Amino acid sequence: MRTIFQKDGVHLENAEYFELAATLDCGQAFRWGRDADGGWSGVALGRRLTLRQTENSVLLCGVDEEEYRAVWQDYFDLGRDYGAVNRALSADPRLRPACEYGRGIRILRQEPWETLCSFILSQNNNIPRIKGIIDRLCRRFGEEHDGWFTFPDAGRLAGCSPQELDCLRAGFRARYLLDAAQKVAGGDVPLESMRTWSPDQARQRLMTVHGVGPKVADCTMLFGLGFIEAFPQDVWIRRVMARDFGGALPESALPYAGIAQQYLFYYERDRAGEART
DNA sequence: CGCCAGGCTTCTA
DNA sequence: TAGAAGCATGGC
Repeated sequence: MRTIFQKDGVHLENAEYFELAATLDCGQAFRWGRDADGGWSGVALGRRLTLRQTENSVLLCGVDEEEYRAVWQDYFDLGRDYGAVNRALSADPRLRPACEYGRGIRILRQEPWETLCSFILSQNNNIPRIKGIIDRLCRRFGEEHDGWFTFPDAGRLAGCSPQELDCLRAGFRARYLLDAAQKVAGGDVPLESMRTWSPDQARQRLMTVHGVGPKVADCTMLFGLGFIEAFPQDVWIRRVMARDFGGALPESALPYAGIAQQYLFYYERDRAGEART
C-alpha cells in the first residue's frame, strides 16, 4: 500500500486490504455511517473524519501528514500487514471462505472507554439500536464541535444519576454504564495502563464492572486495548465454532484470533442476512 | 401480539 | 456449578 499526501487529503493506494464498507460496517464500531454521496463519515478520537473509497484506494479527506501520522495511521491499524495475516489464516481451509469474504476488514484501534461503553450497550441488543443509544449519549453528554459531538469521557458520566440517563433509552444497561464510568473515572479500571497488562489480568479487571462478562471484556480488549489475540465469542461465533471447528480455532490462528473472529463474524452474519431475503 | 437482538446477573435445583 | 429466567427497548 502506497501513502500519498496531497492537498485534498491522504491517499492510500493499492489498498487491497482496506475496504471501508467491510471495516466500518462489520459491527466493531458504531459511529460511522455512509453519506448520501457514497463516502463514509464518523467521529473517533475526538475528531470528525470523512473517507472515500475508489476501486483500489482510500482517501482520508482533508487530512494532512501530521494528523495522519499522529492519529489515523494507528486508528486504522495501518502498520499491520493484513495481507500476511490473511494468508496465514487462509492456510486452514475452514477459514479460507471467511478470509476471502472479509479481506478488506481492518481491526480499528478505538478508544478503550468508548469501546467498553459500546459493547456494554451491545448486550442483548441489535446494531441499529446500539448506534441510536450511542448517538443520544454523545448528543446529550458529549462536547459539541460544529454540529457533531465527541464521546463523553468517563468522568462526565460518573457524576450522573440513573435518572439522567433515562433519555438514552438504554434500558437495563444504563446502570452498567454508570458502574463502568465510576470504576474507570475512579481508577479501579485504569484502561490506558491495561494495554500493557497480560490478557488474563486485563480481562479479569474488565469483568469487575457490573454488566461486563467474557464477551464484552474480549471486545473491549480487541477493539479498544489492542489485544489482537482476543477472541470475543458471541452467538454467531459460538455457532460457527461448534459447527465447523470442533469448538476451537486451530493453533496457527491463535496469534491473530481477533482478526479471524471478525472475518468469521462478518461472513456468517452477511450469509444469514442474504439467506433471509 | 410474540419473537428476537455482538449477554449478563440472578435465581434455582 | 450448570441451566434457565428475567431484563428495557424497539423493529418486525
